[in-house]
Amino acid sequence: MLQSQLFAKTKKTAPKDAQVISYKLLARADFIEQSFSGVYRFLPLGFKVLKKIEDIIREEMVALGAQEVYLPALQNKNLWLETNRWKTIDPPLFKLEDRHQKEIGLGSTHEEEITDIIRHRIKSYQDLPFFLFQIQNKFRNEMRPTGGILRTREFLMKDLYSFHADENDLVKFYEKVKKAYFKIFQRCGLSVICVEASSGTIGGELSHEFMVLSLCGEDEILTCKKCGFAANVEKTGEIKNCPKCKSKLEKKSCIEVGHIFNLGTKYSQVMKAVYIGQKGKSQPIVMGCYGIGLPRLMAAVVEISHDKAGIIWPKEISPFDVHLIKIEDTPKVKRVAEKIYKDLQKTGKEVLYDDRDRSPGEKFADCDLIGIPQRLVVSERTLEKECVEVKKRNEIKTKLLKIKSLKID
RNA sequence: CGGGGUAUAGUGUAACGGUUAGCACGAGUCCUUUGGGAGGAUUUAGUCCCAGUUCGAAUCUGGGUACCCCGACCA
Repeated sequence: MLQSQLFAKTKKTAPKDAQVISYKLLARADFIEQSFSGVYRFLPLGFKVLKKIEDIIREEMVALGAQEVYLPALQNKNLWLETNRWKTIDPPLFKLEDRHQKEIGLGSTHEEEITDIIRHRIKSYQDLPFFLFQIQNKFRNEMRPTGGILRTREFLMKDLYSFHADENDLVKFYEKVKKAYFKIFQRCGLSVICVEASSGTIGGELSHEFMVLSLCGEDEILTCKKCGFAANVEKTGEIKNCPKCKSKLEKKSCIEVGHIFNLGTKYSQVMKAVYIGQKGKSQPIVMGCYGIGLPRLMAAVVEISHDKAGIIWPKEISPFDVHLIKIEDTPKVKRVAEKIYKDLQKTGKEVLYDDRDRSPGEKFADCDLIGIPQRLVVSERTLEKECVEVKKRNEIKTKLLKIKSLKID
């Protein structure tokens, strides 16, 4: 991509309302823009990152054996009446009317929808288990959106649902999902802590949250160094000592990037999603649901991976692999830079090539702000040695590499 | 929803009730510049909305709207 063609205008100043670093940097680098309270636009750079996160998640879901579906955001009121959540779910549903004054819900989660789908199809224990997921927009009528894209009213979410004949089978899968989640977050450059959580209006007996330590987080967790116990304060209350080994607990702020629920038969019972067991008896299907909020994950990455100059993207979710910059607009510099640009693309690299006629300082500032992991500079100075300068975004030192033998990982 | 705050150009900001609303960045044109947001010349664009007080309102009052923060809820 030629930077002169990139639809992005970086800014020196953050929006005046911006409080959290992730929003400040993402807005300055023109990845995202607020439309109105709790609603954000993803511009080309931001959308690329979101797509990369989506790809990672999809890969790991498929690896679990899950199949992808795409369910509607507009939801049938009657299904929500069945579970009694039409009025009780918190945050409440966005509701709208069609032209015949019939009420419709905008989906904030899809338990009703998915349970309706499977109850017409599952007949016997032989149909179980199976797993469905989607990556789709959720709408939540939050009391107050906060922290840029950390908490918004419309956001892209991956939700996975699993269906089992019994609790044992669910628990086995639940543990597999945990592992998959660790892998997803690790690939996104995050280290997370899995904690016991309370399950809110999604319901179920048991749930776990995946937490990224960050001072701007809205959650607080208690961790035990000795035995590894970890829980959300919401779950345990304000306790001082570990309920398992009695050691002192540590309290930390964090961002919840994922939440998994053992739903048990909460939805299958009220919605009559049943199967015929081996002994011929009808039994409710045991369910689990597993969510990751993509924009929040993206914000969490920026919160923990940045410096004064800008964002530092982890390799797998960076909008580009390499940021190539030319300094001085001489024919030779231009020619060499363009060749490197094309050669790198041939090797499968996504390259952002700053072909603009701007001052070096401005280009470097933009480069640091946007945060692509590798920077390449071509200038008269480097060409004297038949080299390009290579620098990693998270390192200070630069090195010169011969153009002939240039290899970028 | 309760409490608090803010609203001036595309962005960030300044202006005791008193001339033509100032500055910086951005953007446009021209010239010079090219290793950490370059310099000069020139142009561009603004008081959230509706009332009121006043000789006079960006400024004071009332109402509205929007946004932000704290609380509750969440991926």
